[in-house]
Amino acid sequence: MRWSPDARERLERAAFELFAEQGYQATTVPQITARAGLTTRTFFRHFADKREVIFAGDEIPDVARAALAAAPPDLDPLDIVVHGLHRVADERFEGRHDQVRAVRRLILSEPSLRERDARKRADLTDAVRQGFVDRGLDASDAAAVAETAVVLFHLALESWLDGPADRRMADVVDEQLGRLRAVLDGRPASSRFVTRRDGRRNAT
Amino acid sequence: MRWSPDARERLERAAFELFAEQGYQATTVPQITARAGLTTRTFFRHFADKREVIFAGDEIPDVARAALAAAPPDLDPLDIVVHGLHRVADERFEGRHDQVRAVRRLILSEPSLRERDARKRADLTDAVRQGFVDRGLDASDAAAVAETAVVLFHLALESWLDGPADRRMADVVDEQLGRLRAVLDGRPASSRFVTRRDGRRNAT
DNA sequence: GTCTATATCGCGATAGAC
DNA sequence: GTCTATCGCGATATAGAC
Repeated sequence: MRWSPDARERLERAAFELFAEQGYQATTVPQITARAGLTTRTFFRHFADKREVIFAGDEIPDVARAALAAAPPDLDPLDIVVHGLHRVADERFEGRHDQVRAVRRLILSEPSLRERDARKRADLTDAVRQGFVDRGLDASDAAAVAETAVVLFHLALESWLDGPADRRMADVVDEQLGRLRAVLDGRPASSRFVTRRDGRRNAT
Repeated sequence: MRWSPDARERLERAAFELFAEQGYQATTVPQITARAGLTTRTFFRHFADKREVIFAGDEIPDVARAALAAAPPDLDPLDIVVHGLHRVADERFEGRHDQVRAVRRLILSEPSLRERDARKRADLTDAVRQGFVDRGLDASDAAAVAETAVVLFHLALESWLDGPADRRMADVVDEQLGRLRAVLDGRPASSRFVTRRDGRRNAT
C-alpha cells in the first residue's frame, strides 16, 4: 500500500526518539513527521497537539469509567476506589517501573507537559466523579471521593516511582491511603503506625 | 509620561471585555492590545501567554508560602492548613462570590484555560508541599498534606460557588473537611443508610 | 519595537481499500 | 463508487529572538 497503517505508532516512536536525542522543546513537528515519513498535517490528524504524543494511549479515565459502571451497586465508594487502584497498579504499572519513570521524567522536565499532565489529572477526576454520580452518589460526595481517589493515585504513583523497582505499587497505594488518613486525623503525620479499618496494624 | 503606568490593568480590562463579547478563543492578542492602545509585544511583556491574563494576580501560592513560614513550629499540619484556608477564604473570596464565579465560568468554558487552571493547582500543591518540607516535615507526609490541602481548597471553592452568595466560604471549608474525613472512613457523609462505625444510622 | 519561527488548522485533491 | 487516510498548500496566531 501507499501508506503503512501504523502511521500513529511511527509518529509516536519518532517523537520519543527525537525528544530523547534533542529534548522536547527543541524538536519540531516537521522533524517528527520527516522521520516518520509523513507530513506535518498528518501529525495533527492523529494528535490534537504536540503534547499529546506523550500522553497517547492514556485510557485510564476509560478504565475508571468501566470499573465504576461494573462494580456492585452498594459497595462502599472507598472500597471501589482502592480496588480499582490495585487493579490499575497491577495491570498497567507493575513491571514497567523504568518505562513509566522515563516518561514521568520527560513530563516533569517540560512545563508545558507538566501542564498537560495536570489537565489529564483533572480529566480523570471528572471521570471518576461522574462515574460515582451515575451510581447514584450525592454530587458533593462524588466530588470528594473522586478527588480523594486521584490524589491517592498520584501520591502512590510518585512514591512508587521514587522507590525501588521491585516494590509493588499496590502496596504503595495502601501505604498512601494510611498517610492520607493520618493527615485527616490530625495525627502527627509521620507517625509510624496507622490503624486500618479492619483494625490491624499497618507499618509504614 | 508618554505611556500610562496602568498598562497591565488596561490589558486585563480589555481582555475580559473582549472575552465576554466574543469568547476567549475568538479573541486575538492584537485585538486586546488594540483596545488597550498598546502593541502586541507589550502584552507578552506583561503576561507569559494569552491564558495568563485570566489568572493574573494569583498570589495564592505566595500567601501559602508566607503562612507556612510564619506558623508556629509544632502546630499540627492539618491545623495550619485549615487556618490558612479560613484566612484565604475570608480575605480573598468572601464578598466576591459573583466576581469569582464569573471568572470560574470563563475558565471552565475553555479547555485551554481549564488546563492552565489545573497547572496552577499543581503549582500551589508544590508550594504547600515545599513549605511543609521546609518546616521539617517528612517528604512523603508533606506531599500528602499538600494534596489534602489543595483538594480541600478546591472542593470548598467549587461548593461555595455552587451555593448561595451569602454562605461563608470558611464554613464550606469545614464542611468539606468533614466530607473528606467521611470518605476516608468509608462512610460518605450523605450516603443513604450507611451503617457507621458507631453503629448508628446516617440517613440523608 | 520589529522580525520571524513554528504550532495549528482549513481546504481541496488524491490514492488506495472495500 | 464510496470511504478513509494522506498529501500539499496556505493562512494565522502565538510566542520568542534580536
